[in-house]
Amino acid sequence: MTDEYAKMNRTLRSAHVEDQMLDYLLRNCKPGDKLPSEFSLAEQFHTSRSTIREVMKSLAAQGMVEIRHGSGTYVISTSASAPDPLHLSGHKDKYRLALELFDVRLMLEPEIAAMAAELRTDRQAAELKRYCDETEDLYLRDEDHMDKDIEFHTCIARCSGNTVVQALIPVIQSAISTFCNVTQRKLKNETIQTHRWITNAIINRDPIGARCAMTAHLAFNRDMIQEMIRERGEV
Amino acid sequence: MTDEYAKMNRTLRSAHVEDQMLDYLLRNCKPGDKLPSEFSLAEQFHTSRSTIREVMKSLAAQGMVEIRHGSGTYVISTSASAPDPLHLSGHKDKYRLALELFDVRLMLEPEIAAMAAELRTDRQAAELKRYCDETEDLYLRDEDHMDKDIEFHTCIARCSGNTVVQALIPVIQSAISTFCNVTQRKLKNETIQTHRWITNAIINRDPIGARCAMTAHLAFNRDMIQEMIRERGEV
DNA sequence: TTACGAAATGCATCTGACGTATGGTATGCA
DNA sequence: TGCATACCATACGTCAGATGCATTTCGTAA
Repeated sequence: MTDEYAKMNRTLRSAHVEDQMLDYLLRNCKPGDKLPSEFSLAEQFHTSRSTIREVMKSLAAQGMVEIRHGSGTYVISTSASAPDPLHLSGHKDKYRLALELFDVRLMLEPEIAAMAAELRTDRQAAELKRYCDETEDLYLRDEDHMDKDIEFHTCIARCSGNTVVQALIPVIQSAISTFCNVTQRKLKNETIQTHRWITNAIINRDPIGARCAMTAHLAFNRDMIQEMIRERGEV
Repeated sequence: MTDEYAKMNRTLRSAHVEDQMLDYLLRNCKPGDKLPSEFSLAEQFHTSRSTIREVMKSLAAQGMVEIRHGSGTYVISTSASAPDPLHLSGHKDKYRLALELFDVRLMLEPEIAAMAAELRTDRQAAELKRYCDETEDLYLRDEDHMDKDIEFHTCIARCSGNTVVQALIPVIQSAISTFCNVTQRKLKNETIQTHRWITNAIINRDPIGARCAMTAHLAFNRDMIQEMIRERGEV
C-alpha cells in the first residue's frame, strides 16, 4: 500500500473511495451502464475487494447502483439527488413552492459560489467547464438539459467543500426540476450565458464575481416564475 | 452452517439478515442505543462478520445507524421516516460537520429572521416571547434546553412563511443537537441574551435588526465551535 | 484529585479461499 | 441448419483469520 492515500488518514478509506466512486459515476456513467468487476475496481482504486463491496452496498442502499448476483453491478441513477427527503412535493401550490425554493437558493448559492471560487480544484474547474459545454450542446439540439443543470449546481456545491451544502443542493434542485416538468417550462438561452459567467468567475478564483453571477442567475429565474404567477393570476 | 437459513436459498443471506436487523431495530431499540459489536451480532445472526458489516453499511447509508470507528455502532432512527433525511449524522468528523452546519445557518437564518420580522403575526410574536422565557427558565434550573432552542428557531422559520425553510431548519437544528449530545456542550448564558435580542427585533418589525441579531447569535456560536476545534487540535 | 499511559474493546482493512448465480460458448443430436 | 443441453469462465456472496487503527476504560503515579 504505497498510494497517496496513506497521507490523508483524516478520513476513512472507504469514505474516500465512496467519494471517488460517486465522482466516477456522475462523470463517466449513465443509467444502465455496467461497472467493472469488484476485483478490477479494487485494483483501480488501490484497495481491496472487501472495501469496494462495502462501498457498493452503501451506494446500492442509496439507490445509485444495483448489484446482480453472478452478473455484475449496474448504474441506476447518475444524479446524486434522493427522491424527496424533505417531502416538498406534497406542496399544494407548485408555483409558490418554486418561488420559495428560489428564495432559499438565493440565500445559499451565491455564498456557495463564492466559496467554490476560493476552494475549487483544477479538476473541478474543468468539470464545470465541461458541464457548460454539454448543457449548451443539449440546448442547441433542443433536448432536455434539466439533469445537467442539477449536476452543474451540485458540482459547485462540491467545490465549496461543505458537506451539508452538498447534501442540500441536489434536494432543492430536484424539487425545482419537478416543478419544471409540471409546467413544461423550457429554460432560456440566458441560462447558458450565466452558467458560463459563473463558471468563469470560479475558474478565475473570483469569489465576488461568482457571488454576483450566481445572484443574477437565480434572480433572473426567480423573476420568470414571478411573471408566470402573475400571468396565471390574470388569466 | 446448519441453521434454518439453508432452506431458503431463494433470497440472499445478507438481504435476509438486513430484514431481521431492521425488525430488531424497530422492535427493540431507540435512537442513541448502542448495538452489540459486529462480532457478537455475527454470532447472534448465525453469519460472518463480513456479512454483518455489509448490512450495517447499507443501514448506515439509509440513515438508520451510525458506525463510529473504535467506538461502536449506534441507532440513529427507529422509524422508517428518518429524522435525518440528509444523512448528516453519518459524518466522520462531528466538529467539522457542526462548523459546516453553522456556515449554512449563517447563509439562511439571518435572512429568515428578516423575513420573519416583516411577516410575523402577533400570535407568533407571543410564541417567540414565550420560548425565550421558557428557555431562560430551563437555563436557570440548569436543565437541558436544546429542544426549546430547536423550537425557537423553527418558530422563526414558520414566521417567515417559507415552507421550504420550515422543512429545512428542523433538520439542520436536530443535526446540531446530535453534535451537542456528543460533545456534552452546555449552551451559554449568551444564548438567552441573543434570543431575546432576536425576538425583540422581530416583535418590533425590524428586519435589519433581526438580521443583525441572528448573525451575531450564529457567529458567536460558530466561533465557540471553532475554539473547540482549536483546543482539540492542540491537545 | 488529576493526569498520563497501558490494556481492552471494537471498527477498518487486507488476504485468500470457496460457494453460487449468470451468461456465453461449445457440443451433439435432430 | 437449428435447437437443446452441457460446460465453463466470469462475477457476486460468504466465510475465516489476521493485522491495523481509533476510542474508551481504568489503574497507577505525581
